[in-house]
Amino acid sequence: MGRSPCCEKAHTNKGAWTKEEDDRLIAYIRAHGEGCWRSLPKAAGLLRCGKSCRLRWINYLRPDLKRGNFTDEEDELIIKLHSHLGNKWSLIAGRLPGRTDNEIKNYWNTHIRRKLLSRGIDPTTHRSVNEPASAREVTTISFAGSTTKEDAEKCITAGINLNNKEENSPVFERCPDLNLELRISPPYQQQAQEQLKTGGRTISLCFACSLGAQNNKDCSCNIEGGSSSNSGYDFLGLKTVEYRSLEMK
DNA sequence: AACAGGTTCAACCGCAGTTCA
DNA sequence: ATGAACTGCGGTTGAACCTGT
Repeated sequence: MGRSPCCEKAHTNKGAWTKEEDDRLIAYIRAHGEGCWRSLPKAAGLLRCGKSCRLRWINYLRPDLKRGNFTDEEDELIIKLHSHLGNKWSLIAGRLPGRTDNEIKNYWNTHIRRKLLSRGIDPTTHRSVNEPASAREVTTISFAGSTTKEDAEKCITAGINLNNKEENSPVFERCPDLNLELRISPPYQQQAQEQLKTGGRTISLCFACSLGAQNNKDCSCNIEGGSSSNSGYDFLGLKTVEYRSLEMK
């Protein structure tokens, strides 16, 4: 039943890696390739656990790593990606060739955080720290617990924010069939556009219509003939065409 | 030169999801 | 189907380094 035990922690080194250990690890991976981290330390003659070897290789020894300072372009890209993805460092790193999640995480905590705060921007929410509390309220529509890499990619494309996790955000609805989580907050510096103006007339939209389900049996708003066919209006800060493009799993 | 306080970043830890016997 | 091991991730730690006094 099960597998043989994990690495023998009692007989492994800890702390900073020596030049010799680095050389052994590099030589082994050059000869045999990455993978099978559990058996690697023994095979490479290292007194380290596989986890430690993997971390050392990925964060420091990989030949494709770009060492040195982050450029302004990288800074801005990280800020933009973080505003969409939150602390999904591995996803952010995936969009910055040669940078590791650990490196980006450290850089965020030491440099970018401070940079944003000096600009008067909350690094967690990416909103102005002077913004009224009401404008920072976040409503969560949660369809599933996890955020997959694919979901995150779609959200970047659609401009949807996966960040803004606030502890007391109300969970609006939960549907186990959909692996999609939307977090919706009022648009910055303007009131939520929950109303659609048609020919000088303002029409309130029901939830079904705002999700693009006009003429649906669930529609409860008073648009004659379900005429809310105007595409691209804001629904709580999201363009109709954008959230429609999200693929439901 | 010596010390204290602040900053940086490599490495560790624990958890969650996945894989496999 | 079950449960242990594996893998990858994000949060945290602490030693090394930097800066100001």
